[in-house]
Amino acid sequence: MSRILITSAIPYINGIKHLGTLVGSQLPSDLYARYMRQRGSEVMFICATDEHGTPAELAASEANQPVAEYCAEMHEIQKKLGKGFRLSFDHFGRSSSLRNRKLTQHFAARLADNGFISEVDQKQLYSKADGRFLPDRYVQGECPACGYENARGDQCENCTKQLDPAELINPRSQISGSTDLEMRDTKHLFLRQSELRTRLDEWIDGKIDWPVLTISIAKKWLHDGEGLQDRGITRDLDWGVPVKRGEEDWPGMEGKVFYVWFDAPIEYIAATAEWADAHGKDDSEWERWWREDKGADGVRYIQFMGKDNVPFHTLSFPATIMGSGEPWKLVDYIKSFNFLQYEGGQFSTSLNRGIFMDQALEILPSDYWRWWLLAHAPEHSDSEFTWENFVDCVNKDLADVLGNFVSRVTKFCSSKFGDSVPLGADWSSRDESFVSDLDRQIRVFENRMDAMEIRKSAQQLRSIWASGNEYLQAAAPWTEIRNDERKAANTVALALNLIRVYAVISRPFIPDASDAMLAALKTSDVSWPCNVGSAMQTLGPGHQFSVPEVLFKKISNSERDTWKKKFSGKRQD
RNA sequence: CGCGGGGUGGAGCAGUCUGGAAGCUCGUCAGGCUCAUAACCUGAAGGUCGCAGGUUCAAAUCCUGCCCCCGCAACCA
Repeated sequence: MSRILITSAIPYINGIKHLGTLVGSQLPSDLYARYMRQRGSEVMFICATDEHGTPAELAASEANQPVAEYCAEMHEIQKKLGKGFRLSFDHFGRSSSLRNRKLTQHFAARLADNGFISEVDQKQLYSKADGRFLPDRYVQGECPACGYENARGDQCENCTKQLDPAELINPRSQISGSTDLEMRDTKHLFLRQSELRTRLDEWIDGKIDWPVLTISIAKKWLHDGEGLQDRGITRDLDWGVPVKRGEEDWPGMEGKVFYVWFDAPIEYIAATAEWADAHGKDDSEWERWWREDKGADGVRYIQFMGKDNVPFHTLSFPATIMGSGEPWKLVDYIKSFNFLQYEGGQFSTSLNRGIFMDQALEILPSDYWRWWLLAHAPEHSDSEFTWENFVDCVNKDLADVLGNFVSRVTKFCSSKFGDSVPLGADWSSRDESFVSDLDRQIRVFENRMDAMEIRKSAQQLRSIWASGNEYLQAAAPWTEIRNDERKAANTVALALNLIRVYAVISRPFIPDASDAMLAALKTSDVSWPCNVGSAMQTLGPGHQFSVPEVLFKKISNSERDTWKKKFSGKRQD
């Protein structure tokens, strides 16, 4: 049995995520995890909240909460929303966990032992009013080049010039607005990625089957300009993993924490350890997923993420693992996504533009979102959510094609033969050819799912749904029944079995509807239709069923217009 | 010359690596069916494949130049 380790990029703790975040990693990874489980693989599916960093501190202070409390609360909210979207994580961890703290400190020690950490003296702006060092982005002032008033310390948004915070005229803290700033000396640890450049380059070169998007971003960072640069992995903050060299203090680094992008990917490992802890398992249970010397050599590890995360997963995190000199599992395949646009622009957390996870679930069941988002996953370029497209697609695919098929079959059978699978004649040649065609179509579907071609998988699944309607139209049991009742009974029996097959193969996309279909058919048999011929006879004559409620209610134009207006810019709770 | 992705009937996409009759879904129009969520099935109309050159018997696909859209650009995460 194959073993698959799947991680989704971990969402930042700060606030409720929008649909773009969902479709960029959590949802497609869930699709794949569910599919692989159904196909019989042993799956470990991990996600977590990324809790450290300045934005979390600021959000907490805005909410008048201690940052730890704020994060704990937001973690529970994100966890609940994940459940709402039926994300089937084996564990949804926290980067602020003790496990991650220990592991992050361990990696830092190993990297230092192996000479991959350097200490660098820097000068950085300190805000006395805020009592903190200011990240470049949190310094505002007048651009020395164009005079723009609100240029940021890293770059002027007006003229795009790259800046050093020291260059700004009349710099002020973006946090408090205070102008009482001074340059202070501070020392930071740098991960010497440049030393690992050749190894990383060769490693990436071996990944010939990775998506263009993943490779091109990694190569750009490796080769652009001076090549891969060393990266600061510590910050002057309170909230984070304290800088330690393993268990030991790190002289000169007192009061500093590791930068979130150092500890966040390590949380993939730590969260698996958290999973073991939560289930009372010992360390070997999680190590067999991550340590090649402890059983992980047979594991295939797949990461899902948005394109903004690619550099950290193709370079920084692998550098951390390679530099440790320990046999940790490196990623085998990275599935990366472009961004989802909203009605001609970007989703915006700050402007509350677009649809957020909590709002989405308030207005429609998760399957509606899952289906549309997956069928339109931004795999090859950015894609765009529009209400027209969403409503048309969901009404057509889910309500008309799939939902209506279930409805017409169960209702017809119920009224003509009663609420159990009728005993029919033998399969006709039409039935035989339909089943063999279905077999072929399901094999195509498997190939696309195996390849993580998400849009194409959705397209193929839809086409399989449509073939059921074609079959019914051609067999026309409502006509057959007048001449040959057993022939009609056979068609109906086959169609009822087809509903079960639909429930099984559609399950990774629309788990709730799958449950509803299986419940109506009074079966819990979700075995994958490897042999379609026998799968189509699973429910034998006499097997009871019930006519289900409407599987997918159609969305009206007035609902569509209301929602479009509601989510156009200002969030209204 | 910062980097990458994209530009294919009204909308959204596949096809480009490995040149060989332009395909899918929605929408539109016509027909059929009447079991079903005014649903389903069949058929039709609609594209000089961003622009201009080049290679070739043959170019959406290969080469050169240009235009447009989007994203990224390392201390936001």
